[in-house]
Amino acid sequence: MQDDADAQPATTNEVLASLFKTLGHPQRLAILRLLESQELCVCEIEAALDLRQAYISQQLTLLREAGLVCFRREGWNVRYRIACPEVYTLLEMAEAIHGTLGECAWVEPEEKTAVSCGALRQT
Amino acid sequence: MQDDADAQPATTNEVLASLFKTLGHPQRLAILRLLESQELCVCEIEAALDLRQAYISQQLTLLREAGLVCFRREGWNVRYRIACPEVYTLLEMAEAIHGTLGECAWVEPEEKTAVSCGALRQT
DNA sequence: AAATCATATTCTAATTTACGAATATGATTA
DNA sequence: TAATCATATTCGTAAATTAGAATATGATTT
Repeated sequence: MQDDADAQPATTNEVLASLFKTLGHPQRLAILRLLESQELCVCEIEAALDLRQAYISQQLTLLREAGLVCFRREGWNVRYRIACPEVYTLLEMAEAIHGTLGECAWVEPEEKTAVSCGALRQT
Repeated sequence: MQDDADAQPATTNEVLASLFKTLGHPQRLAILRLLESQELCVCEIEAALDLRQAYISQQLTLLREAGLVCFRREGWNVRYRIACPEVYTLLEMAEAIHGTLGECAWVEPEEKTAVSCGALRQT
C-alpha cells in the first residue's frame, strides 16, 4: 500500500509555497514566537495567547505537519518546541524586507520602443 | 475622506503573515524567479510560464499590492521588475530550511514530572 | 476616431481554509 | 477500571482563495 500514489512530484516552488503558506497566518507566527525562547505545553500557549485549546491544537498540528515544531509527552502535558531555529532568521529577514517595501512605484519609461510582443496567446 | 477608517493597527505578525501569504503560491514564486535576472513584460511571463494572460495579470496585481514588484509602461507593454531583490535571499533561506525539515520527531520524555497545568480554560 | 495591441478588471464557480462546537483519545491517578 | 487531566480530532459552516471566462481599459498606430 503506497501512500499518495497519484501525487505528482511536487516542484521546488510548490514545496516552498507550502512552507510560506504555513507561515502566512498571524496566530501560527505568534505560536512560533512563543516557542523561540522556550519549550511550552499546549495549555501554556493557550494561556499566553488567550485562545481556545482546540484552536491552538489545530494550529500546532499544521506547524507539526510542516515540520516546524517538535513535541514530546511529559506526564499529562505535551510540550512543543521549535524543530528548526533557522525559521527565526527567516522571520527576521521577512520583517526587514517588509520595512523596505513601499508602494509600487510607477517608473517613467526610459525609451520609446513600442515593439509588438508577438508572444503566443492561448485564450 | 480617509481610507480604511475602521482598520485596526495591524500587528507585526499580521503584516508578516500577509507577506508570507503572498509568497505562498507556486505560480507567484515562479513569476518572482523569472524576474530575478531580468525585467519582463506580461506577455513574456505569459510565454515563459505557459499560462493565460489574465491569470498572470492577476498574480502580478497581488505581487504589486504586496510591494514585491514594480512596473513601468514601455509603449504597448508594461514591464515588471522586482521591487526588492532581498526576497531572493528569503527564498534561498526558505529553501535551505526546507532541506533541514524532517518528519516531526517524538522525543522521549526526560523526566517524569506530571504536574497539573492549572491554566485557565475558556471553552 | 477607429482599429489594434498589451494589459487589467470583473464575474463566477469550485476549492480550500478558518475556526467554533462537540467529542474522542491517551496518559495518569484514585 | 473509573475518574480526571491535557490534548487531539472530527464535523459543520462561513469566509477566503483559486483560477477560468468574458470584458474593459489605455496606449499606439492608421
